[in-house]
Order: sequence, then C-alpha cells, then structure tokens
Amino acid sequence: MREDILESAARLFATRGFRGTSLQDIASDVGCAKASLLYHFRNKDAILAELLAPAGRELAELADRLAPLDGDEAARAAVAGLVELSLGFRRQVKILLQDVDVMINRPELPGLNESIERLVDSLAGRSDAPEARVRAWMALVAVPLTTATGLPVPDETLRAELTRGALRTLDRPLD
Amino acid sequence: MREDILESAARLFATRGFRGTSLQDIASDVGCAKASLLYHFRNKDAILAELLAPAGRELAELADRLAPLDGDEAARAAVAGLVELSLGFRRQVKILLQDVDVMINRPELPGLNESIERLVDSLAGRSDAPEARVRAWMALVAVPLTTATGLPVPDETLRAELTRGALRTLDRPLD
DNA sequence: ACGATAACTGTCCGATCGGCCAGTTCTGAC
DNA sequence: GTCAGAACTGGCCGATCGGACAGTTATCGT
Repeated sequence: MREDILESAARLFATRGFRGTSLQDIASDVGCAKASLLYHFRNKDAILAELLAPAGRELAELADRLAPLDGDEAARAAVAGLVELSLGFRRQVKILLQDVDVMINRPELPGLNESIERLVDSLAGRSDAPEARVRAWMALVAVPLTTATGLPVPDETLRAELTRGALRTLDRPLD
Repeated sequence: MREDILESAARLFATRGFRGTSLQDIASDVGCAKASLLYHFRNKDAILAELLAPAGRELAELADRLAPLDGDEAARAAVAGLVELSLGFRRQVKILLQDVDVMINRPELPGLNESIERLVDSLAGRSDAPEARVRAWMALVAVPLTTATGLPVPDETLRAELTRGALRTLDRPLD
C-alpha cells in the first residue's frame, strides 16, 4: 500500500506538479481513501520527501566519488554519474525541478545544496574563472533538465531519444 | 494599476510558481483588493497569459527569421536570438517553464509548439539524425533553463554571471 | 454643478485544500 | 475463539482557493 501511494504520487507529481496534485487526486489514483495516505505518511510533504530522498543520497554519493578526481577525469565521471542519476531517478528529478522550492533545505534532504556545489567544483576543475563554473553548471543541469522539463518536445520519438542522445552528446570532454 | 498587477504577478509567479501564488498574494503585493485584479483581468489565467504573450510572439518571430538560414549560420543566429530572448523575457520564461502545463495550447499563445519545433529544425540543420535534433533541443533549452530554473545556484556571483557566461559558452558552432 | 463612465472594493459564494480523529475492519499470534 | 494491534476509512474541521456581484468612489467632459 505504501508502495502504491508512492508510485501514484510520483506519477501525478511528475505530470501535474506537487502543488497541482491534491491528496484526493493521489487517493483516487491509488483507489483508497484520502485519510489512508495520512496514515502511512505524516503529511503531504512527507510523501514528496520520501520520493526525493534516494535521489538526494545518490547525489551526495556522486559528489563524494568525484571529490578526489581532477580535470577531465572528474568531468567524464561526473557526466556518466549524472546521466545514471537522471535515468534512475527521472521520476524524482522531475519532481525536484518543478517544486524544488518546496523541498529544498528540508531536513530529509541534508546537504543538497552542498552536493550540487561540490559537483560544480569537480566539473569546473581547479579553475577559478567564473566562466568555467558557469559552463560546469550548465553541463550539470542540462541532462536532468532536458529529461525533466515539462516543455513540449516537438515529437514523441525525439522525447524517447532524449536521454540516450544526451548521454552521447555529453560523453566527451566538457571543453 | 494594470501594470502594477503585472509586475507583482510576474515576480510572485517567478518565485512561487503560478499554482503557488494566489490572487490574494498578488493583491497584497500590489496593495489593493483581490477583487481589483478581477476587474482588470477576466481571471487568474488571463494575468499569466498576458505576461507570456510577448515572449510567445518573439519566439515565433525568431523562428521566422531563422527559417531561411542554414547550418552554422542558423545555429549562431539561433543562439544569439535565444540569449536575447532569455535576457529580455527572463521573467516570462521563468513562468513559462514552471507552469508550462497550465499555459501551453492556450489561445493567447498560438503556435507556441510550432515555434519551438521550427527552432529545433533550424538548429539541427538539414540533418535527419535524431541525435542532431536532440543536441539542438538541448542547446535550445539550456539558456532559458539555466537562467530560469529554480534550482539553487551555488553562489550569488555565479547566478549573476550565468546569462553572460551562457552566451559566451554557446557562442560557437554547435557541433 | 452634474451626470456618465471608469476604477475600485467589501462581501459573499461554492469548491477544494491539507489535516484530524473516532471508529471500523482486517490479520495473525496464541 | 479471542484479542491486540495494525490497517484503513467516513466524516468533519478551519482555512483558503478562484470568482461573482452589488455598491462605492474617483475622474472627467460638458
């Protein structure tokens, strides 16, 4: 049941956004009473937090793995890791992007900001030039954003190819 | 007054999202009664639509300008045009991205999907390879997405540099 | 000064929101 | 069979949502 709720919530959050999805919407999708959701979860936020938690953990782990690397090595590893992340957690990433303001700095996701900053540092290498960090930031967000954005993708085959294409496109030195 | 409403709505939509902003929020920010908003605008959607309208028009015009171009020429012009767009309409683009599902296919924004598709075609050149279109799509969304996303930017100077950095980064052949 | 029109607001409405709680049903150990 | 505890639900709550409308105030041509 818990798993059913998470599954429905993930799908609905991804298509309508967190604020655009009511508890009743989720309950109807699951096929249970609204009150049942609040038996399994303290409140609505807790549902989203549990969906995002693994993504937050993996992001932190990725930052850990990249910390000791340098330059191109870090860049390639970062890209590979990010693609893996956006594939494995496409659901959660989509939620994260749409309603990031709801979830950021929540106790369930400790150090999310720090993880992102460390990833930017790894991607940018040891360069202090703001331009390098900008470029790193763009590369960092490109994959999840393109897979997660609600913007209409011109055609369906393009949408299907998007993640694989992004992988191939990014699988090269960043500069 | 109309202009005050649009100004407040743009700021609030951009920070809290369309669904996360109530009419009362806007009215409080403007310093007037909620009912006043509905005197100047038919409903809440109409406020957002009016904010997005110019961006939609300029997007269509950009697609027009790029249609006759080819290859690298189109790519460079597209990038320049998109940067200009995301600079001039950062407010609206941000709204567009967050709540695109609310606004897409609205009569106030005719041909938005078509404009985007035509821009992808221009960027991809005459290549039929799906990978080329994927790459074009990514370049297309990278600028507005990086400037518009609600994701936390590691530090403030980085946020300030973002658009200019994106311009420099993208100011080169796409492939 | 006056009437017309525009600008604005107080107040109410039905709907829906997230959340709470008493009470019912299900399940498994004994 | 019994019963304790987990699982679940119907019904309710106050708050807030977008919106409607009658009525008030400001503006301005004459």
